[in-house]
Amino acid sequence: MNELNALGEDFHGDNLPEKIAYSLRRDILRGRLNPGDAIKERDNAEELGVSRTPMREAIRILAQEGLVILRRARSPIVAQPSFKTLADQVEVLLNLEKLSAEIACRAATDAEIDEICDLTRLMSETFDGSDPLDMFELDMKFHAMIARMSHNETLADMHTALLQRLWRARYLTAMEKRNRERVITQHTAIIDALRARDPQRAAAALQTHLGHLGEDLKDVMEHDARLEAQARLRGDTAESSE
Amino acid sequence: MNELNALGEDFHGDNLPEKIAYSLRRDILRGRLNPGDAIKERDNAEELGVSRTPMREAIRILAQEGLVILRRARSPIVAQPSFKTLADQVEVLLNLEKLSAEIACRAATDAEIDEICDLTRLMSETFDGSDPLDMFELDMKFHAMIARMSHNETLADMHTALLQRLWRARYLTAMEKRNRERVITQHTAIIDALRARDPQRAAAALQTHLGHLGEDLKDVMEHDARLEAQARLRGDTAESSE
DNA sequence: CAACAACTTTTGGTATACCAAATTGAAAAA
DNA sequence: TTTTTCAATTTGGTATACCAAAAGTTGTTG
Repeated sequence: MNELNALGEDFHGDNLPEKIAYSLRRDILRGRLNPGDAIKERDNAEELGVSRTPMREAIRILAQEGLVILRRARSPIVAQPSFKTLADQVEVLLNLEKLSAEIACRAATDAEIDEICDLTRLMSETFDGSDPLDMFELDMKFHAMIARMSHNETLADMHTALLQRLWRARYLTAMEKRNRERVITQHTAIIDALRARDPQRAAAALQTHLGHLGEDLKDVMEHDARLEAQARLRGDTAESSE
Repeated sequence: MNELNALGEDFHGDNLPEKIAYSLRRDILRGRLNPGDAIKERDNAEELGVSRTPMREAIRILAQEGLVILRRARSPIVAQPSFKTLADQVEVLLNLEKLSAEIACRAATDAEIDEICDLTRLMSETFDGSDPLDMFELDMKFHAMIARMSHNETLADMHTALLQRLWRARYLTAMEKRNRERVITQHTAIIDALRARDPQRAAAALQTHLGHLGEDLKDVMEHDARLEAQARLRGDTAESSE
């Protein structure tokens, strides 16, 4: 009932299911809903003051994004991707982005390159000040932009979808590490390669940039596993504790 | 009313929306529903003897597969991908499959390689006899199997999704051309590379194999464009002008 | 005391009724 | 005759009611 207002505050898609999906997605990615938690369409719909129909659609959207798992005749639950799953996703993301960059080297307009340059400049300014979340949002935009610069919509869509799925993991790694300066440097290297229209160099730059993500992920996963083990010790018998 | 029975005959997913989606998908890919045709959820639901709710979900599934386009406050229409869209999809498909093959060279089990070998043998036997559709189904399985052999589920899922989206185009090209013998040869080359665990060679073999698809697509598209132009001359004011 | 069965409750699946937005066609006025 | 406006119909969006399957619980029996 109270949450409904929160849905209307911002603009996140023009229809109700997408708004609900946005709300749920935020809850999941921010950790308000934990992996293994059940998402009962009746309860959640009531909580947000909407009916079950749009809630159903919202859950399907999230399921297609890989954030929740649908089980036959059971409540959907928040997905708990294994390390391998995340690593696999990173591998595909890396390759899609390399491909994007290679294509972008011949397809991107100069205006687009200027734009992504501005983005990085803005990022380096935001760098040490303010909310790390802002920085992270800019990083997301940077990578999404590379995909869009390929002018291949299919490629850009798939890349964006994957980036979305990795939001939480990437967010955690970004928060954990203090290597933001390195990010700026690497982004600049990527841009330089794009501006030089050098596919090989662009791909290589992306390889080194995203290569770190896999390692960082491992650290975060191990940290998460430790937390989970502690929780289990407290008698929190794992999943859908409800 | 009568179509409902057809839904139950075969097994295509365990729930109603997926069955409906299968039925609609077949209608679209086989050409019973043409690009630009509107899919009114009320009419179609009644025609199949189901209610609007599962029909809605089915339409969403097809939309996510790229077969239909959702418009705000308008009937969804059967997608009419432009040549560039198809070419873009082929480009991504090719790269995903090359990546799959490269990974598969170290990840695939010998049993899997044997399995895909059997598949190709079966294909070469089906080769000149019987229904070209069977041959085509086997070809689909071949490519899907390469993706699965990477043991990267994300990769395999994305590849399969793309393969599905290209079903109609691939089907048309496969029907048009008489180059099935070439397909067998190229498939064999791919398998040889996989068995030799040679990533470069596998990628190269796939490049040549799928490289032809782009060209074939162009032919088919031009043929389609001619047909469409003829239809327009008959006074068939294409509603896709929206 | 334990195990099995039946009943109740919970929950997702489906159908239907109602609503709002948009398009189209008709009618009226310029 | 043409253009503009208004109303009716079409169509997707949302809410709700009903159904069937599955799980948890309780009671009875061995």
